[in-house]
This record gives sequence, C-alpha cells and structure tokens, in this order.
Amino acid sequence: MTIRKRPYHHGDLRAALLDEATRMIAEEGTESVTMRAIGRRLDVSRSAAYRHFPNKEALLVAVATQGFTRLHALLQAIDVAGADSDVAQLRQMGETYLRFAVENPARYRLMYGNEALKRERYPQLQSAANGLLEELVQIIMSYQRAGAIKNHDARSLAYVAWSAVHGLASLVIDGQMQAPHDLDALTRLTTQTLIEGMKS
Amino acid sequence: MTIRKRPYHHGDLRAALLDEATRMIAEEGTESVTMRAIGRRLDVSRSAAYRHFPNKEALLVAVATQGFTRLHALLQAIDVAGADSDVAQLRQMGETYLRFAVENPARYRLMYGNEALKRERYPQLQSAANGLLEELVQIIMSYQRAGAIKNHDARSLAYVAWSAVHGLASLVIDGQMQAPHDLDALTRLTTQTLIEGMKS
DNA sequence: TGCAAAAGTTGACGTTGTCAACATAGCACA
DNA sequence: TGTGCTATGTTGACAACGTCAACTTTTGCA
Repeated sequence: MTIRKRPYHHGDLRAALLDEATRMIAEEGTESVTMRAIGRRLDVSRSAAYRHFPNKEALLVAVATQGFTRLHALLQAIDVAGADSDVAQLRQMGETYLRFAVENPARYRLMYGNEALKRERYPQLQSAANGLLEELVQIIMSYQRAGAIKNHDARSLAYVAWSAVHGLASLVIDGQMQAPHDLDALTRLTTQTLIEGMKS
Repeated sequence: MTIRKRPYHHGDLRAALLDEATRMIAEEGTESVTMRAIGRRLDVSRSAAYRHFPNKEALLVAVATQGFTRLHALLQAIDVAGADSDVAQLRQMGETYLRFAVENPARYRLMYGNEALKRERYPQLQSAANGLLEELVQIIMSYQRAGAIKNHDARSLAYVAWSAVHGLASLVIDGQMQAPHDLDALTRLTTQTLIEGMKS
C-alpha cells in the first residue's frame, strides 16, 4: 500500500532528458548542464541518462541536432507561405534565422562552435545541418531561374549567404555589437547587400 | 651541493602559461587544456598558475585576447603595405582573416563562440575585439570617401562585412563545407559579393 | 507463467578546479 | 650586511563531475 510518487520507470526519459537539457541550456547556459544536475531535476538517478545516451557529449549533440531540425522547419514554413515578392522570401529567411539565434543563443552556439571533429563523429548532426544548406541551395537556384541572381555555382552562393547570416548571428549573440544596435535594420542591410551583390 | 634542474621561481611563468596553453589548444583542442596538465608540461605545480590568473577561464580569455591582438596586427600590416588597388585591400583582408581562422581553428573558436557574458566580464577581451572592428570601420570610410562604397552608416557596413567573413570562417573550421571546397575561390566570391553589394 | 531484455539505482574511481596553509626566493631598506 | 615584506611556487584537501560495474525493478513476449 505504499504510495509511489513516481514509478520506477519514467515512461519517456529520453525525451524528458532532451527537454530538460534544452531548458537548462536556455536558462543557465551549456556549462550548467551536468549529468547529475539533469538527473536531480528529473528526479532520477545520476546515471539514468546513460541508458539513453552513451555519454554527455551525445546528449548535447542531440540537443544541437534538434535545434537544426527546428530551425529548418521554421525556414521551410516561410518557403511555403511567403512566396510573395522576389526578394521578400530571402529577406524573411534571414530575419527568421536571426530571430532563432537571438532567442536561443546558447543552443545556437552549441549547434556551431563545437569541435570540428564532432560533425564527423555524429552523422545525424551533420545531416541535420546539411538539410538547412540544401534548403538554401534550392532557393538560390529558383532565384537563378527567375534571373534575379547571377548564374554562378548555386552551392557556393548558398555558402556565401549562409555565412553572412550565420556570422551576423554569431556577432550579435556574442555581444560583439556595441550599443543595442538596431538588429532588424542590420538584418535588412545584410540581406540587401547580399542580394545586390549576387545580382551581377 | 644539490644540482637544481629548475629554480624555485620560474622567471616568467605568466608568459609561459599563455604560450603553453596556446600550444595545447592548437595541438589537442581547448578541451585538453587543464590547469594540472599545463602545470605538468611546464614542470610546475598544479596551482602555480593561480598566482597569475584568478582561474582557468581567465587564462583562456587571455589566450583569446592575444588572438585578437595578433589577428589585428596581421590586418594592419596589410593596411600599410597593400594600398595597391581599390578593392584589392578588402579582398586581401578577407583572405588574411580566413587564413588565420583556418590555421588556428581552436583558438579562433575560443575567440568567439564562448558565453556572451564573458565579454562583459573581461573588458580586455572586449576591447581587443573592438580594435578589429574599428580597423574595418576606418577602411570602409576611406572607401566611401573614394566613392567605391555607398554612403550608408560605416559602422553598420563594417558589421555586415565582418559578419560575412567571420561566418565563412566559422563554417569552414566547423567542417560544415561538404567536399574540400576551394576555400580561396569561396573567399573571393564572398569578398566580391560584399563589395558589389555595398556599391549601390 | 516465466524469463530475458529494458530501464533505473547505487557504489566506486579517477580527474578536475580551486582554496588554504605552507615554503622559498628576491628585493628594498636599515 | 642583514632583515623582513611580498611575490611566487608547492602541497594537502575537498566537492563536483563523468562514467563504469554490479545490482534491482519493470515490462513485454514466448
């Protein structure tokens, strides 16, 4: 007749771990994520997580991978909805991308910024990130067909565009901007500069 | 009559710590840097470093700061030497920047990519990074005077340019490029796109 | 019904960052 | 020349961490 607050088995610990890790990263930064702390917060033992992830790095990589997937979904939503004007879509993608980074700085930093080798060791992460790139390549190509962008290798142009937006995101969340510079204006300037530069 | 391999006092441990940390970062990545390991390599006790840096973070920040200073110096050297053609200088800056990042990936990642707050807590790091930006702002302004770049707020344009180059550097050292894409070509494409986009 | 596999717990180990207490060296000043 | 202050380096200790091995509890299926 003992009342169990919590059953021995959690139900879906794997998902809970991902959620909690994501929350901790958002609230206290990636450094605060500890296998033991995460266990405490989920009222689970310190090594329970090892039944679902081989080690801490794998858990963090999973959070990063999920981040790429979410960001990709956000960008795809635009693709469908806002086929409005010629350049509006690219501009909107830039804004969405930036907003994601600013709203999830620590997670964004986790998505990039980690040891280069990691990509090779975690194919899921690699492919989630690549999904983003392919999306962009497709859009560049459609602009090229429409004659809005010069006929250069689409993948290279995609890298250039991605670089610009990613770089801006990094500088912003790194606090590299002096005053609280108007982010929206800067985003517009960046996308506009890109579009202009890719025309000729 | 005991022969002392090493005097009790090191002489310039602070500089040696910086050097050794930089070396370890280059050779084995930032994660390999350990107060204890660094002590071992310098044949010094594990907590000797605490006489020169309040903690490990401060030591790493010092390495990052030195990185900004070095990169800044590299860019300034161009400023003086290659006042050759109109756009050649900007192009060359981009190439130099990229080369630095590719040759010092772990250190470059350390320079950016860390907790946003850090900048606020380490004014030296902040100002070293700002030095880089100011350099770029000056160059943009000189191009504006020469009529090669549109008359928009120079600081904003500098952010855009910096973003693009920094973003490219990040993607490259993160292994985000698929095949061993021709980095030089991509660098040229990036700088050219920027210059074109900033004209009108 | 029984039993193997999945999921969770506990104990233990080595490593880490860091502090306090101590040891030594160098330097300024009598 | 000696004397003591301060900078510098060492050692012992501690708590937190990641992770493994051995154990326990459930669950699901033959």
